[in-house]
Amino acid sequence: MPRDASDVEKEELLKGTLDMLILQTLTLQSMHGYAIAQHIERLSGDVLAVEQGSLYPALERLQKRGWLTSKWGPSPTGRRARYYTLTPSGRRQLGAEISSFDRVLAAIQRVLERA
Amino acid sequence: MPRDASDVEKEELLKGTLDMLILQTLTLQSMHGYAIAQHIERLSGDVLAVEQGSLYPALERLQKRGWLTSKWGPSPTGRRARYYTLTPSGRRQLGAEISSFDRVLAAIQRVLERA
DNA sequence: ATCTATAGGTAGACATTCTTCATATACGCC
DNA sequence: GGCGTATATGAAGAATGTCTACCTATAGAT
Repeated sequence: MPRDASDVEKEELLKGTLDMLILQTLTLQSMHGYAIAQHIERLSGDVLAVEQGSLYPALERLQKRGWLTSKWGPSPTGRRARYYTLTPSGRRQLGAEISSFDRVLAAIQRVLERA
Repeated sequence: MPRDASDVEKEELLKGTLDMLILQTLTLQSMHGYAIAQHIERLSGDVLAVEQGSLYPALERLQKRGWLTSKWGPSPTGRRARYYTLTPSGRRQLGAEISSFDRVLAAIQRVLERA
């Protein structure tokens, strides 16, 4: 397995944020899993690595909770791929996750600044 | 178990941030576990809840990694309590955790803004 | 024609970090 | 003496990750 420069410094995900990042990505358009991962990695400036072993279980649980639907379709390269689509309930969930995240983040920063 | 107003809206910790918060708290002074938890909760504006079941295991692993030392001493209320002290290596670790946290955070925010 | 890289997905063992619940003990106050 | 608060321990279980490995399909290079 070749290990190129872009591999070197990826950080681990902050646990609990992957679902939010996936939901957010899907506000843009329906996408298949692989594309979601690439999108997140690219937008993050290649800081975040979305492992397949994290991605696909996450996609499953998001579906199980009714926040995504999925169906098979052809990918741009001709292969079949499972396309995920945000549901209205998923969109509400994203809003909830973002505000909770912001709240927690502000709290953490207060501790870091004032401790 | 009475459930007063300050109970109501505490958020869960962002997994992985507790160690950082503990280390940061101990830059202030040596403290016992219970006081560390209170300090974090208070500084966070009562947004974060530090459960005992998270706190004490965290303190143990921080010691095991050499970032804290501890010894028994009397608490202000007269009871005995275990006082934790940051080691130099713990202070370096804190720096590393903060910069990693900042990096990941910036990455997440790029995804949230630009997706 | 085969090789190899890339795209895309599935599966499972394992690690880490939390939450929840239960238990224990010491002190201070009524 | 009983109650509330302070302080600590431990174990069960969930959630979320990582790592490793495997599988299939297509495209492009040799």
